[in-house]
Amino acid sequence: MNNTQELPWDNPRFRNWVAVARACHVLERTLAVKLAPLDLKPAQLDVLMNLYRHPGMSQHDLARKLLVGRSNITMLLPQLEARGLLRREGDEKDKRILRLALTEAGEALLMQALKVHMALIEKAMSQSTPEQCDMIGEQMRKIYDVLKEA
Amino acid sequence: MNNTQELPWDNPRFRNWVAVARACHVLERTLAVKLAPLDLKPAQLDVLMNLYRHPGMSQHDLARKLLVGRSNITMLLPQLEARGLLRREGDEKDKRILRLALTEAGEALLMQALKVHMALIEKAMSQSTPEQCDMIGEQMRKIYDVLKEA
DNA sequence: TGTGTATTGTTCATCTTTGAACTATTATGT
DNA sequence: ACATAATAGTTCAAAGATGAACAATACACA
Repeated sequence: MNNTQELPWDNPRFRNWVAVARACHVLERTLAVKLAPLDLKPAQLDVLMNLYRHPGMSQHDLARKLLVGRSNITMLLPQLEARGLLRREGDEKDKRILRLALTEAGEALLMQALKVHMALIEKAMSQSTPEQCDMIGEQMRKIYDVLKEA
Repeated sequence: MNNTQELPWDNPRFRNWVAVARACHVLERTLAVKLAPLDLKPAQLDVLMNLYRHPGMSQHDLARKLLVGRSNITMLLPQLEARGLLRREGDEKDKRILRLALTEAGEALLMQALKVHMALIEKAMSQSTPEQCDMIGEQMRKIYDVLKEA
């Protein structure tokens, strides 16, 4: 076996990225636990958040925002719709499109869930100075931009 | 509805963490695509990486390292073992434990996969200065430590 | 020694996620 | 206008991940 290549564990970029991935993983996991009392999963919270910010968006747009397949959205929404958290109504111009929006109940539950989510993120990020925090966000947005078109 | 609470989107910590999560998600997704030619999934690569660094570890230890349930490991390993990438042999002292180790083939495939993984991380992290990169890693390790005991 | 407790790995049912195939609708180009 | 492409959403089968229940083994300690 050819072992002459540099091993990734000696590479700072590699080690540091692994730390990012692990932090993400554990935060997501913790969020799932903390959201359980609201009978909400992280993926569902993502849906509610996006509909709050972009009411009237289509399922296709939502899938792209969430970096997820369209079929996933199709499976996800009926549960939330049945709970009265969101509405789906057909676009009048383009009959293929379903426009999505939160109901009052959906907004109310979202606000509850956001408190939980926010508290968790505060706990995680409060260890960094505001400057560090902004720098992290800035770098991560760059990473997203570079990779999403690859 | 009570809308007096600060909305998370106005909070830098929240917005910046969302960027972290998105970057993680898109990198994982991209990695899955790039690993496909090797017939390897990110989760399987994680297994190989950990066995390379910690040969002889048990399935329980592996599960904890990967932040994953033990049953997940049970489902994951037979595929890799059948492909001759790793060995499972019972511990002599404690007959409950299965000790895991890579085979030659497993190491060889790992090296191939690491090139792919490394290239992707380079592409992502090369936009940050070494100082920024280290700072990110440092903060993320703090986050992991704070959350894993929550 | 013996009895109750903990740990390791497996099994199984359930839930998510995914991608390909499909339908319905709209857009494009000649 | 008409044939062809592209797009939005759905369906379905397959794969992944999860947690509870279980069997085998090891440990604690009276």
